[in-house]
Amino acid sequence: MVIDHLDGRIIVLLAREPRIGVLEMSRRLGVARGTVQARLDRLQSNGVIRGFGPQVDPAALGYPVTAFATLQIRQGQGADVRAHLATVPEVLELLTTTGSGDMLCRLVARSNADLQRVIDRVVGFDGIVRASTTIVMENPVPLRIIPLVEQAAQDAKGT
Amino acid sequence: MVIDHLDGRIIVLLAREPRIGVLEMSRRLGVARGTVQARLDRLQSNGVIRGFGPQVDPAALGYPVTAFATLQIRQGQGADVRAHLATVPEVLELLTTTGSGDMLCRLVARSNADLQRVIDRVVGFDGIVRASTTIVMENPVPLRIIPLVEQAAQDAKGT
DNA sequence: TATTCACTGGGCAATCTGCCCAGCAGTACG
DNA sequence: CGTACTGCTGGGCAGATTGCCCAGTGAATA
Repeated sequence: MVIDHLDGRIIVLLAREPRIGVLEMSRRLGVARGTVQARLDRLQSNGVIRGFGPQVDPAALGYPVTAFATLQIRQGQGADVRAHLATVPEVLELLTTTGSGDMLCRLVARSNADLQRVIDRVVGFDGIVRASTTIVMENPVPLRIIPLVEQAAQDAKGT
Repeated sequence: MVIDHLDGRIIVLLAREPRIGVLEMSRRLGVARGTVQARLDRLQSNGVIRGFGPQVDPAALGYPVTAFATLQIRQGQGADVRAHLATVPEVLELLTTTGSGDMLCRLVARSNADLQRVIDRVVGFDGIVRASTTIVMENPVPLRIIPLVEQAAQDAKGT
């Protein structure tokens, strides 16, 4: 998938003002409404834009503690462990990483004390050999995509 | 911030069908439009819902490789390192973690080879003492929030 | 040269939004 | 016990937006 400059501007605009609407976008970008609409459709069917789900802040939900757990999985137990972790609501994300049978797991909890409960639930499963946890303190760069989109649009310029 | 059952249903509905609109939501939830609207406003001003930005897939943008880098920062250089990393588009997220001067950094790259370039750029900064990188292979549980929202709404039930 | 593709600029009906109102129930409080 | 207050309902209204259609144009391509 290649992204051109207009695509980039659409995504950035959308990221900055999500409620903006196709018509207003076309005005801002100086192109026809149909063009913006077609671009958006294409970006979505190409999978560049996955969706527009609400971005929920776990802290505001009462889960201000974030942690990462590195799990070491017993050979062949990967699938079971994934299924297990998928049932834990406090597991926000699960990634398998390099290193034999390693997984990285993003967790939230109601408090540091509550984190113990969450970790117990996470690692209280047979296939997990070892777990080490790191607590997140600050989030200087919250998950972002705009700079990368701009970069990708730049790169495509010379294409 | 406490979330009640209706709030939970609104968020989940919105997460499942982001384009749905307030009117349709009120129909599905069996409440008045004004109620949904008021709840949404409250959720947003409370910070529970941060926004509705597009969810962009870095892989579809041409960055299929994801990695995590653990950085060890020299005492007192934290702010500089943050500023430095914020300028790197491939840095999608930056977290400070327990452990003196440790940061966790989410990266993407165009390829495994390109990852080297990204890492060089990331760690090519004075305040960074040491870095270790883990490449992500699979993502069995993509970043999700619905189970947690349901959990939070459940918990509030008895309140 | 003929064809295809993306974009433009316009129009249309249907829908939704933002905003307003009065009424009503439950609750906290004087 | 009465009185405010809050949140929800159900309705209405004008204005804006959406989804969808069309013909024309320019550029790249076969």
